[in-house]
Amino acid sequence: MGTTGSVEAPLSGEGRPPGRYDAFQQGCPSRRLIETLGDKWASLVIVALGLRGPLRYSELAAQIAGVSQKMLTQTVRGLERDGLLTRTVTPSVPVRVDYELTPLGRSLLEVLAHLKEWAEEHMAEIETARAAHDAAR
Amino acid sequence: MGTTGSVEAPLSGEGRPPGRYDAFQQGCPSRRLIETLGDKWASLVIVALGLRGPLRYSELAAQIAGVSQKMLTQTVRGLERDGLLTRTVTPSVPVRVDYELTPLGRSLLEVLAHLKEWAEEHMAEIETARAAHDAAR
DNA sequence: CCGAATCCCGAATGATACTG
DNA sequence: CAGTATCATTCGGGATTCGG
Repeated sequence: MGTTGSVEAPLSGEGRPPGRYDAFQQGCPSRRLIETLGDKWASLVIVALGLRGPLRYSELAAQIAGVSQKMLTQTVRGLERDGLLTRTVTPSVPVRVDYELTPLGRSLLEVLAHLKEWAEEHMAEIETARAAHDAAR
Repeated sequence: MGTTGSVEAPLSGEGRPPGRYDAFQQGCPSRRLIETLGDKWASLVIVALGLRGPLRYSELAAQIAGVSQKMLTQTVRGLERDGLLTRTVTPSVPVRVDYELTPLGRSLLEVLAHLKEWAEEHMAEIETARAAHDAAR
């Protein structure tokens, strides 16, 4: 997540009417969601936890092909920060850390499920379009 | 869009059962959708076109605060390639380029609408969680 | 004048090695 | 087991320039 310094300060007016969200405005929280999901891994983590229930770090890593430890940790921390999942540390002999969706996270999962549905239904069309487009050039 | 060289070749087996998409697999098309939407701007372009109908390049740019010409062009090309929108060039004196959603694009729009709804309903919770988390550390 | 391509830099990402 | 630290590399993205 591009947290570091990118403030995107709205400054000047703060004049957004409350309750009225407009993702086209830079400072808008709803654009933040887009950025969260923009994280390639975030959605996958949520879906993984949603489908298979609580998971340990290594299980999560195993589920999601191609993610590096660094990215997984980073993603998970971001999601925890946003209250989408909980991180539970059990200080046993080998430490054990479990991740689980919060109710908020589960509600987001439903939306992602729609996305997944759409994908399964339409990805073929996209592939066709892409192939056609690539062939035509 | 990390299109360039990142092949992520699945190769070996191609052994994915047809009709069965698993976004956890690297080569899976459904992960591609996530990456497409991962493009911060892609969703905004689609929503903009969905809400305000066909738009010219400059109108699009005006709608979406904070996007650079480069990113807009790049995003739009990607979406065109995926068959989500059409790009129509009218070679008038000052060139005119119109963008419009395809049926496929409009169907995706519906899914994005759910996302937007969710955002408007729950972003406040995320902000609260975030504030609490940040305060606690 | 509108839209696209180039250059360049900082940030994000990923592989590897190390620690509690 | 579950991370953290470091380094090398790629990539996003803004300013600028080109084309028509």
